[in-house]
Amino acid sequence: MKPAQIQAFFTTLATANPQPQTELEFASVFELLAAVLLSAQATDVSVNKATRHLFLVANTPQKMLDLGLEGLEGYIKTIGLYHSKAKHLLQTCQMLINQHGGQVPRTREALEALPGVGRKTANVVLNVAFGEPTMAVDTHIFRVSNRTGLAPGKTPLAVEQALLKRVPQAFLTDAHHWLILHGRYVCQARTPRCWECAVAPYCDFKPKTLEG
DNA sequence: ATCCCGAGGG
DNA sequence: CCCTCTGGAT
Repeated sequence: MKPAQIQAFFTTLATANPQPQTELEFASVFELLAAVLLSAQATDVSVNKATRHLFLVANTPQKMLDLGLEGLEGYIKTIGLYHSKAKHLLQTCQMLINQHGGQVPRTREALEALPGVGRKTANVVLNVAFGEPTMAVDTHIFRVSNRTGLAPGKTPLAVEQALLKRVPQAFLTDAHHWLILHGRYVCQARTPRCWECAVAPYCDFKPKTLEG
């Protein structure tokens, strides 16, 4: 994709989704961190279903710790990878209390030092909670960025850096959601639905046949 | 069967 | 690099 086409690429995606937003439900920075940590390899719908009850009784690190491991697991059992997520979330709560005055830290370094928080989760928190111009690269964004030629890279980090370089900063936050939605519903992993893709004119990928 | 807005450990 | 963790929706 040529740099000159990037503006049109996002303008087209924006037409389909003028105001994309996180589907995760949260009422504080701590809830955001917890929700994103829990969302790995899970749908937002299933995470919301669990956190809706969980945050009612535990919306602070201390209250979360008070639940204990098995108490917390009871709330998130319906989410994938629940055991390691429960363990990591409690360890993170303990670190928030011990090292950050019970608050969610604002730096990438401190965020990534939290158990269960990797680069992707840190980027989401930095962007959504603190307004930093970061780009969280998940499986969808990695695939779409490479396939379309928007921001090619061999690793998620390389794609992240390419996106930061090529996507106008004003688009950055919404671009995250546009790329995810595009990847989930149109530019799918196995069989990209190029025949119904609105941004095909700007895309480097050309399917072998036009049959659908 | 396959996928879902990953992260940690080997 | 690879493997594992995990349940629910489709």
